[in-house]
Amino acid sequence: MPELPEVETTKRGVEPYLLNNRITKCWHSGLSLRVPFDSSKFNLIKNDLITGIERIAKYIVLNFKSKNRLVIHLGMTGNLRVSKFLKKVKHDHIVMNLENGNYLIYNDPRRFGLVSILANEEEFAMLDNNADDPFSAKMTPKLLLSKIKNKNTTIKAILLNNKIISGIGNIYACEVLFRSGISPFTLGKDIDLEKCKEILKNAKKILNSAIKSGGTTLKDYFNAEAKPGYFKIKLKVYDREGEECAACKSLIARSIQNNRSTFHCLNCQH
DNA sequence: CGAAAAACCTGGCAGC
DNA sequence: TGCTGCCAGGTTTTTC
Repeated sequence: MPELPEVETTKRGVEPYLLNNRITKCWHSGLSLRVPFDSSKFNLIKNDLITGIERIAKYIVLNFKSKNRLVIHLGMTGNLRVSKFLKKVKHDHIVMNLENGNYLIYNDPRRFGLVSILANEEEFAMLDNNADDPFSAKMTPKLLLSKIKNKNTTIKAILLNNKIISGIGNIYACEVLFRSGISPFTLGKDIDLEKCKEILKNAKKILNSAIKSGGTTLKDYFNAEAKPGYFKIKLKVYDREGEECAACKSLIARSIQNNRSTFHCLNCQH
């Protein structure tokens, strides 16, 4: 569900409440998430100082003074909220009491997300295997080209592949390709350096714009203050099947690629 | 081997 | 008012 902008918005939303704070207590619904929550590891972070919060790909990572870490992924429908009161609602799965009296609550109807506690230096493949995101200085057009020049799969599937480039999900893959004038069916091996430049430039532009708007809201995403984000109105092609293309007035099409919907303009994207 | 499909879940919505 | 089938922002696992 949440793509990079929603995760970044959530991270920025909870950060002021968590930094220099401590988690004193932890409650778990007992229901399994994408990765089962292991409450026996809570002692690794209990009453420890939170020294930093970062976003890595679509993960939110809390760093503690002990160097132990708390890793959170929102999956398709997860959200994090900070509340002054403990008022549990349906699908709340993890509640952490903060030393300053607030509660950090992880809610996730479909339970595709995860919350995991890692010991210092502990490896976690799901987190470690992600490539750099479009904002990373390391993610250059040349690097992207080198990763995709032999790929026989479509550029749409490539943009969704976090091992090649992280942070881009189904909505923004569609939007980036529209803005770049590239057909989602173009094969990786047919993408040249100019197109890589265009893709990275537009990805940064669109993701930044979405972050400024507080993230996209479709169904389940709420920002840290539990107010719906706002951005959908700026989407040019996603979920606009049959509507007029803003650029050329021809109709926006919907196709299925790798079991996911792709929205694109047949006239503008080649 | 790489690439496509299925799987993990719940809930909203359209259509009958 | 049900009931059914389809669809959903992610990403790993299984199958071809």
